[in-house]
Amino acid sequence: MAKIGAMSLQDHLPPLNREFVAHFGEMGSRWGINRTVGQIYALIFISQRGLHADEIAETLEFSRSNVSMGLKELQAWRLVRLRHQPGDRREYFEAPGDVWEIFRVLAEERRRREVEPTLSMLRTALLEHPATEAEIFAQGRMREMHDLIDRLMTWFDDVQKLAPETAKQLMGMGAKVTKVLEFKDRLKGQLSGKAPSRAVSRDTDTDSADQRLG
Amino acid sequence: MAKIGAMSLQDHLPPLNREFVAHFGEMGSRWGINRTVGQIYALIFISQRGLHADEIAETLEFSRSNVSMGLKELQAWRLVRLRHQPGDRREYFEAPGDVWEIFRVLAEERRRREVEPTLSMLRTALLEHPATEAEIFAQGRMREMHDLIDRLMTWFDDVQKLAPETAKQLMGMGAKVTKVLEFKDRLKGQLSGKAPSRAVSRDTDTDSADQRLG
DNA sequence: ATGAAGTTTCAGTAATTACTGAAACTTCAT
DNA sequence: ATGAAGTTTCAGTAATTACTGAAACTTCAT
Repeated sequence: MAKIGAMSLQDHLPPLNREFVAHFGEMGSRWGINRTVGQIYALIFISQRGLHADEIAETLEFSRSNVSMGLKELQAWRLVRLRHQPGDRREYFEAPGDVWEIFRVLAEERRRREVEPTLSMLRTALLEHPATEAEIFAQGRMREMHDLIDRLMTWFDDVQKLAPETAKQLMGMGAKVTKVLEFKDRLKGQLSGKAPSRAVSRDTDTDSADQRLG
Repeated sequence: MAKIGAMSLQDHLPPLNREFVAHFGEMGSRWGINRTVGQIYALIFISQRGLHADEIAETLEFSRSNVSMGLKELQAWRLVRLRHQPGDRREYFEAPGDVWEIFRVLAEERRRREVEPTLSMLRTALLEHPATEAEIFAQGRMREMHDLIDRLMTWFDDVQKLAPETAKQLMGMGAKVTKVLEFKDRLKGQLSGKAPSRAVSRDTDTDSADQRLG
């Protein structure tokens, strides 16, 4: 199968680790990073200690320069952190430990790269004065798109500000949040025109939400 | 600048529309689709009526086959809908109108393509029996990653089930959700061990959340 | 059943992106 | 200030992905 005589890829990684690294390589392209960057990150993520570029190059059998570029990109994504070890000149890289924090950073970066440019294009477009009918319609669509993205981002900002603890709690609640809303509505009874939350109100009452909250 | 004599790109699109289409083309690669697919979608999205493949090819100056492939991909993403017009054999394509629905579909597809494969790889890896210390550590990291993704997905499922109305309401609340949680905690007073939600409790009380809810 | 009007597939090529190795650069101990 | 140990840049090439035009296929009215 693989070439004989030459050491095969990732020779001294145990199978489990090798599997993980390979998967990240394959998924890389779908995630908007390239194969090597994905593998480098995976390797660092599952390593107990920081790794220096030569180790990575050797383990993954990439050229040293490719590793250098990959690490640079991972730093730009804020996914790896550079650290020096006392008495060693080389740069050691490690992945922040808290997966929740990793997710937060990732979401932030993707937003910056994938949605902000569009949002600002839309803002500019909405200032234009449409001339033709086609432009009027198009601008309407752009407004819808802008408003949705804007709302999603504001919401995301807000949730992001929550302490991880609270965010996890919110997450654990899932759809039950609706129940809390209904509950509130009912308690307050002060609704400005609109009918109460139109979630299909099954027979369960708000107490069922409490079980998750406790 | 552009070649003279030949009609320039997207000649009969008004400037606003052309701008939008061009932007989607440029962003395409960041979004994991290619330039032409991005432009085709943009064009359909801001069109008042369904478009057939020839119109698209002509407007965007792509080859007919390229448009065909692009449309196929957009259909795979469930971003465009095929429709026939009475007395016309050609296939007309249009983008669903509700931007909230578009977002939902997009999130669902990205999840299917970008996270499900990883989740299932992780599930498999967690069943293995780690031998070396490196594997034990790696598996621990994988478990953390798995649990986070799993939780996020469950939460997303739950929220997705909400009627758009409710989802928008939830979104409008943003961080205020915390307040509701505190409010509930306080009312119920029945906490199983943990201290109450540790969101920095500013002086505003739950009534401030109500303003948004109404 | 035929052929006109449409769509898709596919092999070849163009364009883009990823990777390498060598050279340039940087940092630091002496 | 020198040179050893490291990192980065960059031009060239390899690999991948996108695009085209021609041919094959499909659908439908007659």
